[in-house]
Amino acid sequence: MPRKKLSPADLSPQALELVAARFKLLAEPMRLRLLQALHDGERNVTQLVEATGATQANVSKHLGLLCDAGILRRRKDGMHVIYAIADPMVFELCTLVCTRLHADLERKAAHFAP
Amino acid sequence: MPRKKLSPADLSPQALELVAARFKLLAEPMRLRLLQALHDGERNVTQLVEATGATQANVSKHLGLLCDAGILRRRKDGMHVIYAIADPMVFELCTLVCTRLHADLERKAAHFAP
DNA sequence: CAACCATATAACTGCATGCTCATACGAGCA
DNA sequence: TGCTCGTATGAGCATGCAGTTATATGGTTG
Repeated sequence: MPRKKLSPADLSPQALELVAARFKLLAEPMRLRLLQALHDGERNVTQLVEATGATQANVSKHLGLLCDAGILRRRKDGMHVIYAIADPMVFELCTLVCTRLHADLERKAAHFAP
Repeated sequence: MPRKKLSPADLSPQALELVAARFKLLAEPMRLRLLQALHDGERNVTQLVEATGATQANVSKHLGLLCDAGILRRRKDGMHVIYAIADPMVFELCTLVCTRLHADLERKAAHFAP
């Protein structure tokens, strides 16, 4: 079976839909804050509500979405539900974007201090 | 000047907004198709309209957004406006996501062929 | 100048979705 | 059994935004 490198260059429109959907999950600040709060270890819903300052309903819904996508994993512990990162790749993505944005901003800022 | 590694773990909510905005740009199939069409080299608007099958107005708007974000760069050539990738990092991001999705789907598919 | 081509823009519509409020579910405990 | 806590879920609202249509802009050619 011939196996080319998986490149964005040869993806069907349907595949692009899936990729776009993945990016869409990361395109919400509140969800990024949840991932951020889970970066150092698992947390239950109440802890995440406190960490983000959002509504419990809102947090729960976002967690559900991230879980369905396989980015988070869910575990029950007595009365609590504990969430954790299931796919650390999201941090690679964030770091890439973050680094690039930081570089861009510094370059632009340099125009004011010649 | 102390310089820690830039990690998603310590980002202000405002910084997360910027990161989310960046992801949002990539969260649209049509924009991914435009990037895909530009992967092998620069193209003018008409060519991109043909490549994507979208409306000229729609293509033009998406190109404008990607340009403002610094992902694309614009160049005038006679009557045409030629767009090109300005930040190849987008392909790194897409490849990461793409590879992961592919692996996930293959793993799930394997459940049907034990 | 007039006609035309390539691109950008403005107004509008429809749909998706984030947020909130209220409520339901389910587990532990009196 | 009844109560409380933790979590999930559904309805409704508001906003954002992709897409279309129509038009403006601007450069080229006759």
